[in-house]
Amino acid sequence: MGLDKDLFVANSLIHFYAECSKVDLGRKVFDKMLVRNVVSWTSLINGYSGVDMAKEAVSLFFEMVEAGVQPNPVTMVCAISACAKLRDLELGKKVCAFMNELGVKHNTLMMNALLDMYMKCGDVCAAREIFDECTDKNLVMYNTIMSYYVHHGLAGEVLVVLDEMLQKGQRPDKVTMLSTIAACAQLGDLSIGKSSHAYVFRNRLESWDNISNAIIDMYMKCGKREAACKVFDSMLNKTVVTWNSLIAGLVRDGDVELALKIFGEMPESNLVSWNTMIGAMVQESMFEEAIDLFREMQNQGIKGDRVTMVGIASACGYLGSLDLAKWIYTYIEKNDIHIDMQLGTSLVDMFSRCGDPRNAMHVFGNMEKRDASAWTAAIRVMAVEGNAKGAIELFNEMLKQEVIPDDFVFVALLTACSHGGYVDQGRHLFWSMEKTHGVSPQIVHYGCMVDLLGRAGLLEEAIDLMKSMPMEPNDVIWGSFLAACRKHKNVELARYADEKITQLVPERVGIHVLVSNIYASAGKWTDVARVRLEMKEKGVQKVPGSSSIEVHGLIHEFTSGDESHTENTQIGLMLHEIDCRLCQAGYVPDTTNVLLNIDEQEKEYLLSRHSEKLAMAYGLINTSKGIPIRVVKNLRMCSDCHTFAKLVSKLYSREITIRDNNRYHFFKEGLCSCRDYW
DNA sequence: CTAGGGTTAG
Repeated sequence: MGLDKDLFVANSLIHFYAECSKVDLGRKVFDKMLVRNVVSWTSLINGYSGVDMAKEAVSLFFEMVEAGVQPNPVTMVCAISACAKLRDLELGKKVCAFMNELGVKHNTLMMNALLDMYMKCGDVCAAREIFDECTDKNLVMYNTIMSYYVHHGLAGEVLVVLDEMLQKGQRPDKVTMLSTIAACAQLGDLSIGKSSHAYVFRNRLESWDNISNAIIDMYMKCGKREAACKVFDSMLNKTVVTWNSLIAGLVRDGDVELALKIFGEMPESNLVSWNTMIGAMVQESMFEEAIDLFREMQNQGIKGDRVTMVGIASACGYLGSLDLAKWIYTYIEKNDIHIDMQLGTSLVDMFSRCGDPRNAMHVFGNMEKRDASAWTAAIRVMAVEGNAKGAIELFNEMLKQEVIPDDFVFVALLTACSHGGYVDQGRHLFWSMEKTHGVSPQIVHYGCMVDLLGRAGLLEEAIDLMKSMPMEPNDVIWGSFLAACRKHKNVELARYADEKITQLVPERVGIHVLVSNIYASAGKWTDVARVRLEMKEKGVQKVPGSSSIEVHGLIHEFTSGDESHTENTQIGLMLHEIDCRLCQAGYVPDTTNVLLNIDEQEKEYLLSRHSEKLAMAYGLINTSKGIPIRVVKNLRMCSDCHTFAKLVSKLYSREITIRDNNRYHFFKEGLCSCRDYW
């Protein structure tokens, strides 16, 4: 009798300490006990689980089973939820096996815990099995599975479950509705979204802020801005989430200007608000502005998280600034920001776009898990340097690791083959896409193939492919076909393409410039004049070539023929000096790259003022020997600048990297990494 | 427990 009383007191103490998160004190009591029962063990397991010591909780459970104590349903719930916290599926299955072996009686709470564990550990199938086998489902169980379906992006399943529960006569509560509305947002299902809104209204559930926030989000994602604003205006307790839902919706809508205005006037903002705006800037190609926002965050003492860094890394990649890229990477390490799959992928791309394949592959090598997107990023690292062999090796490695390739992977692969001149392998991959991997080629893949064939000079084969495509070739495809005509100086096919394009997309800028370039390099000045006149009539403006170089942390930007730089005179002198030394080495400017009908001398002058040359000259002046020169250009580099860069790298003993709009060139000792195939 | 995240041809 006395012992029973002592046991009861001790168990109560352990339970009490667990409630107060003082599990250590509970442990002391537990250790001193002479006699323990299942409640003693369970209370302590619960205590550990409650203070995020899930590992200890689970090992205590095993210890208990070892000691021959029969667990009860409460013990099971504690142990299973500890496994859920650890996201450890194997452990969860082990606990489950013990449960079945020991014949613990199933109850609803336990089934809920199991369901929760399987979903948190990512085993949706096992979770579904539990769910289907359970005969007396309660509301919590329905809500649990629905909320996890939402979390895993399986919105369709949410509505299936909703149907089932309505048929069984279960009344949805606010948690049910929250998941339902979120599912409608994911699916863009306005009709169920609207009736959910009505249900919420009838049952007075909208007083719960979360519900109204979800409704705003839903309407925004369904493209119903007005309906969203109506709910927004009617809300009495607007929270940060409410405001964030609104600005995120506006950003998705493309109204970044309004989003920015509201962001500035919001009564309260948090990290999510900043991340939303940074993402908006990236979406609108306002990369400097994205970085500026991040700087502003720093000034206000707000630290970035994973999501911030994804946006910033992406902006940095587009800017091509390696110094910034390195700084970002250091920032992530210093602030202990965990590099998950998405951030990892972003960083791989950032380094690759900044012309640093070594760091890109370093990040890739350190990634904990790699999905198809991650592998694609790595393959793109190979693609931008024209390393087709490396790309194919990575692809094979990826298949070996049983990652299923998607359409993106093939774009990267075919691009790599194209830039590396791997025609046969490219063709083979293209045909194997559907046959071996079940990925049907889309217009982008045909685009890659036209580019691959065109670059290799197989213009007829490219035309044949374009004719046999299941869809109409678009402006981009015609554009790469034209680029191929230019490279291989085929005016006849260019003229044919010109006619087609004029019917197809009269307003595309780059293409018309290309057309006019081809005529110009072949000396067909009447045609040049015609195209240029057409461009002028349609109000088409040529995008000016622009190159930037980073010196001592500052980005200097030059446009073609730019004379506005403060060191313009020195740059001119430098270019003159380079020209002299190059001439001595036998360099002859390739004036076919100039598209105006002017005399040769003027052409030479214009050519010598291409933006990448200005940037290179500036780099030579302002950095010391041994420091590599890194230039980022917005358009494709011309062949003359390519020759120029090769010679400069030799005569000035400088490593030069030029990243143009789709790949980079690494010049060293008179040679280029592309081996002149590009 | 509602808001924010990676990659498509030239």
